[in-house]
Amino acid sequence: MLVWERPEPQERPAPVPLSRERIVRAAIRLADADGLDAVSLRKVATELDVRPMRLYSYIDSKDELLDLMVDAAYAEIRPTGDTWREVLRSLAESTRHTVHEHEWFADLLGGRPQLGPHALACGESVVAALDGVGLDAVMPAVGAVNAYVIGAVRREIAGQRAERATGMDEKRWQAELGPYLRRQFATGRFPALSTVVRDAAHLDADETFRIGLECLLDGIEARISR
Amino acid sequence: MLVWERPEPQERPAPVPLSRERIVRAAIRLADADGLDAVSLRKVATELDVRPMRLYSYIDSKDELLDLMVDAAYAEIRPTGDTWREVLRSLAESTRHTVHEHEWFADLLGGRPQLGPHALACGESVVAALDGVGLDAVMPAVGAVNAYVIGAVRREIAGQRAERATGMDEKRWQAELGPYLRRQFATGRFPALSTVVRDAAHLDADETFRIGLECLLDGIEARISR
DNA sequence: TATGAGTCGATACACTGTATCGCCTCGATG
DNA sequence: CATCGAGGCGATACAGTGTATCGACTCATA
Repeated sequence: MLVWERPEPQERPAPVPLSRERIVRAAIRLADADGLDAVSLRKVATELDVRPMRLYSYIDSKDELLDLMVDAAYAEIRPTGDTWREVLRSLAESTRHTVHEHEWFADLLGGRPQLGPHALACGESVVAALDGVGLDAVMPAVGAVNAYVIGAVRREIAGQRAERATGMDEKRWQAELGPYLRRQFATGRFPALSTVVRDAAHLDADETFRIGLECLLDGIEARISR
Repeated sequence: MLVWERPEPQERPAPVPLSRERIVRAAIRLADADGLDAVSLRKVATELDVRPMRLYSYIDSKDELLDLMVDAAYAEIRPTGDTWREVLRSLAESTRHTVHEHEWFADLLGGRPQLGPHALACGESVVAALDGVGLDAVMPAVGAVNAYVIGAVRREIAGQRAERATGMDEKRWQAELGPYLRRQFATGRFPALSTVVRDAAHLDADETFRIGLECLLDGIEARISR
């Protein structure tokens, strides 16, 4: 059959150049905009103008995509400082800062072991800065700070979301959830709790985080210099 | 039409008595056995010999079911002790113990604000035991301990799962993931990290958790008695 | 007995992650 | 140069998800 009679091979969209980096960036865009639930392989593929299964040439499963996202976030964590204390504080603040820019990071933190190159590099720079500290004290110290940070930012983000869910601003939050707590407290079943909530100073998120962190660092200091 | 001619109303399965408690117990059974992913409204319904939509008379969404599960887990957390330090330590250990019995609890911890009756009761008993502590110091202290615990148990569970995933026992874990880390370290990009991992004492999970916790408690003590 | 309100849950929908497998391409071989 | 074979890409299909919708059925009332 002559060329003229043969139909053209079906017109294919020009193959979009792809890479793990492009995929991860697309996924992060989606997650930043609409939360982790908005990240589906189909949506990521659409974002890249590609068919979904194409992604499986670059990753084996969605979990691996999430791992890549997490490692990309670790690339933004840059602990600095001259003393071990400054470095650990910086690690904590920097992680928290990254979570504020990528809320989904809080959902993933601590969910799987973080062994990507950027996570390792982050650990390396922290550990390197702790070389004045006794060898056996390094991991417990770093581990404790990381644990604290993970828990603290998760709760902070959870709180933010709850506020947002009840109506976007703090006034509505107090109007929706405040009454629930007030009713609970009114039952008299939580006297100590209600006293504290009513009478204690209400710290903002920055202070709360910082106080807990400094406590932990104080404790670490005591243990190190012992 | 006479009864004899009329067909019986279609035989319905005897209506299974239902309650939030039965639903939550079924969900927890599933989650304990096969992880949080195994909890779907359909599976819970099947477990109870009920059609899925029936559950929506008792809960408004799956998230609410998860909230109920979390609160049920809080019912198992019973902090005790005579001093504020004992109580906070007990809170931490007890939470960790509950996570060991219900791994899925670690996935949920810190993900949403915990305002169920058992969570509040847990908070109440802790706060009540801290009445010797200055009013403004209570929340930061409890918050810091909670944050630490959340992060610590999440990472612990994540590690356990990674081990299990690579082949069920610690030998295989070292055979699978060890080599990856060894290769990474062999690149020379993580000198400090590799030194610590190679030469430092390897603590088990119990000790790691306890050390971080005692550090934090030491720091809190310093702050309280100041 | 006829009618209305109200509830219950089967069905349906839109979406998920990913296994499968047909097709298409391209390189090696007769 | 024709034929065959292997290999990979990605469309299709599948088994599952959470939950909105709405028809059917029940029961109290007129």
